[in-house]
Amino acid sequence: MSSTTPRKRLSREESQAQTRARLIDTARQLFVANGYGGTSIRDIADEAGYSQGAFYSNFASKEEVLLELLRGHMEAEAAQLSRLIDNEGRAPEQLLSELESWAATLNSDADWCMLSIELQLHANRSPTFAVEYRTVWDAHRAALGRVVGSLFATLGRTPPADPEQLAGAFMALTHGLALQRVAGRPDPSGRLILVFLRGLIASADSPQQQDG
Amino acid sequence: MSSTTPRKRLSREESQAQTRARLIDTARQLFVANGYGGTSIRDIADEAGYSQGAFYSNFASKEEVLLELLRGHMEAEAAQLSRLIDNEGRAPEQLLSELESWAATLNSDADWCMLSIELQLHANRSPTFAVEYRTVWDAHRAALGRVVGSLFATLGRTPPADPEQLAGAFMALTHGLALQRVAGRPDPSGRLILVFLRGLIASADSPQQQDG
Amino acid sequence: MSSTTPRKRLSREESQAQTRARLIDTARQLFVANGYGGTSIRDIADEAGYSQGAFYSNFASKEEVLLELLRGHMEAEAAQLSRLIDNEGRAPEQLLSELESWAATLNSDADWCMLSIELQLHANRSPTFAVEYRTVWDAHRAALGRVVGSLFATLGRTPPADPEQLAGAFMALTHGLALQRVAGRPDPSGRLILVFLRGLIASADSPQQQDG
Amino acid sequence: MSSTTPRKRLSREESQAQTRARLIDTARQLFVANGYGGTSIRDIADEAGYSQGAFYSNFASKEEVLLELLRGHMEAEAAQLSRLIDNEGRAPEQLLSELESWAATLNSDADWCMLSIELQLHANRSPTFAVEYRTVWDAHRAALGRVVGSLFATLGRTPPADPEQLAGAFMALTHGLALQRVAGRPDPSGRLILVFLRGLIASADSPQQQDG
DNA sequence: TATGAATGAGAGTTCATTCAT
DNA sequence: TATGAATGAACTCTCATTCAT
Repeated sequence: MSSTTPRKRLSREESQAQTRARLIDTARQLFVANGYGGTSIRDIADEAGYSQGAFYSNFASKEEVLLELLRGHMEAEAAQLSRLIDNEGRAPEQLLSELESWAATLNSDADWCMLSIELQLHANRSPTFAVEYRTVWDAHRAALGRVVGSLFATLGRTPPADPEQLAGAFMALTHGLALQRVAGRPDPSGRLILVFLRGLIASADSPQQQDG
Repeated sequence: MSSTTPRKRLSREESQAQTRARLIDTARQLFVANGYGGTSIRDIADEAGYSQGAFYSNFASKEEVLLELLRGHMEAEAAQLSRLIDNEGRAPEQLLSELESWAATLNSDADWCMLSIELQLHANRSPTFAVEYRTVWDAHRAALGRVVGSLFATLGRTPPADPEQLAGAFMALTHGLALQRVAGRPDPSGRLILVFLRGLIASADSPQQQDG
Repeated sequence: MSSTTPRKRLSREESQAQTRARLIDTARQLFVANGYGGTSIRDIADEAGYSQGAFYSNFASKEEVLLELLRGHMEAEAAQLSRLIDNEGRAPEQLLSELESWAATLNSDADWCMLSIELQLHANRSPTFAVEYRTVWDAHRAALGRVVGSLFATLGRTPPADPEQLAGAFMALTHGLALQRVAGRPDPSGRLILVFLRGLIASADSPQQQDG
Repeated sequence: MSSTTPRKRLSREESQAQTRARLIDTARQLFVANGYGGTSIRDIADEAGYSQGAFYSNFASKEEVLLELLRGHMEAEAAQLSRLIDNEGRAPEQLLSELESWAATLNSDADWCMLSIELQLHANRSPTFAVEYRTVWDAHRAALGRVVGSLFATLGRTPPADPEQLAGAFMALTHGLALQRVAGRPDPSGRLILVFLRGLIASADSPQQQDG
């Protein structure tokens, strides 16, 4: 925690943290590639260059790595959202163009999407995991809901449904499209998400001014 | 020996078909509940009330049941679609209300959706299965794409993206929302899908009046 | 048994005999190729073009086919021997040349040899089978022993060991060489067996005349 | 904790080596008794007093134990041969008497012989195993061939066939005789092998006196 | 006689996890 | 902390055999 050993090559704590980080990262790659059920602890340890024992020195079970990944996932999505939320108060055109570039990044986030699907699937099957997962998920959905709400507010329109539900629907769309990805075929995810977003805006009532 | 029990006794073929049907149905339920990887052939056979050997008398492998389910899935969705396609030539309001009642049925299709996700995940990991799967999937997407195309044609509007891609996006949305379902919470999937559909229609160019 | 139905295509008995014969022959081929343990009843039935049930209509168990093969094996070897035994009384040179052509046929008898090895191995493991097998084997060894004995008698020499034991050794040599056969490499079995036979003759004492 | 038991306690490496050795030895016994196909990994592990997992911690597959046994077999036979080869340069009578005592040991090698037969059978059926097996076999045959060659050279005679082929024939004879062994009956293998060897020597041309 | 679906035991193998080192 | 041999349960799949048809 405290950075009091800046000179030594790798303090014990740093070395341990590195082992842990490498195991987590390897686990993420393998879960994405082969699924949670399709990845064994031996796979993770071998691929990361450690023994199985090293895994158990750092995690109590396979599910615990998944929890760790959930935390990282949460942070990554929060960071993405905070970038969008900062755009509040900008002109509508600017906000839309920011959204556009955000949607473009989704294509490169295929891994996170697949991981998110694995997390959701596992939450649907493991009650203990579900508890942790719902908390993160609900928080994330609420945050994205606020972005959606403020987008419509900026445009001076009434959202066609509860912003949180719309946020959930956009996440659903993103994950569903990630599932459809086939190596070697172009991925239209980002573009399609924007098409749907523009549709929502177009269908929203604008009390003050007609269809501007 | 004598044919004195014409109603209850099953002929060999019937009995065999029944075994097969029960195994398939049990497999579907378990794949939905526990995932493909989380379901063992023991589970399926036990739950259906047969021996493991009975499973192997009917299917060459676990993947083959999945293929059988895929066929059933395809037929069910094709039937649904053909009902929608028959509506061609109706008035736009009628078509939309038909769509509305169709979307309402999606809520009860949660199982098919989860199965579809399992199928997609497995296709992403098993090249042999992928071949069969893509064929079915592409056909289905094309059919739904034609429904989408004819909807916009009926309304006299230009779809905001390739109808097939839109069809894929709606399927993605449906699957993504199914993934979010939590037992005990209300499921807004059907309603949200219609919200998005209306949005697309609203954002579509109509030849008569140009939308600025 | 009685040939009273010479006109009909295939009487019931003939048809059954044919099924049985085909199963036996297929079993022989598969035992030779894959071993007794490596051949399943399904393999035999499938390969012969029948159902597993057909197998059990003709044989009580897998071991029973092996017994059937043992009988066929015995007959085949008895036939071979009787040809050699008929040569008794001939001139020594003629006898040796007959033996030479017999040894040459061994190369084509690789299948019988491998079957013989399978039979021996199974006899070493199944006491019930061993009983039947030893009977056949002892009879065959005794018969071949008489041929060996009469060969030395014809040559006017004393065999360097008990003729029966020599017979067993020649069978051992034949089987051991069959085991060494590798597809694609020339098989010197026949020639080597003759080399050894000539060796025995050369080393045999001839009381009357020295080494002629 | 304290090192107060210096003799009995096994270090990790020792304990691991012991496990491996016990598994190998048990496998050898069972392969000999029941054949390769007739021996399951469960059998080996149970008989050795370990779990099946322990087997897989030490060997990748059932075939790998067979390879390990092959190596042991090879070393044992190489050691035997080197003892014979050291006898080069001795007087012919001495060499023959050495051979005689060597042949006597063959009787006690019944297990190795049966194992050798299992190895050969498995090599005939498993291409991957065949590769390893042929290498060892060819080397062994070549070594024994040199012993045979030097024996004839010592005796000043021309061998009646290629020494390597004669070596192969002697191995075939040994294996074939091992196959004939029946518990409770005396085993004349060693004596018969010497009878055949003397026969070969008797039939060999000797430069001094031409053998008609 | 012949069928082949169904059985139940057992095959080889993998896995998450434990524990002495 | 990290090791990896060892465990025991579970996995997919094959087998000889039974039995209703």
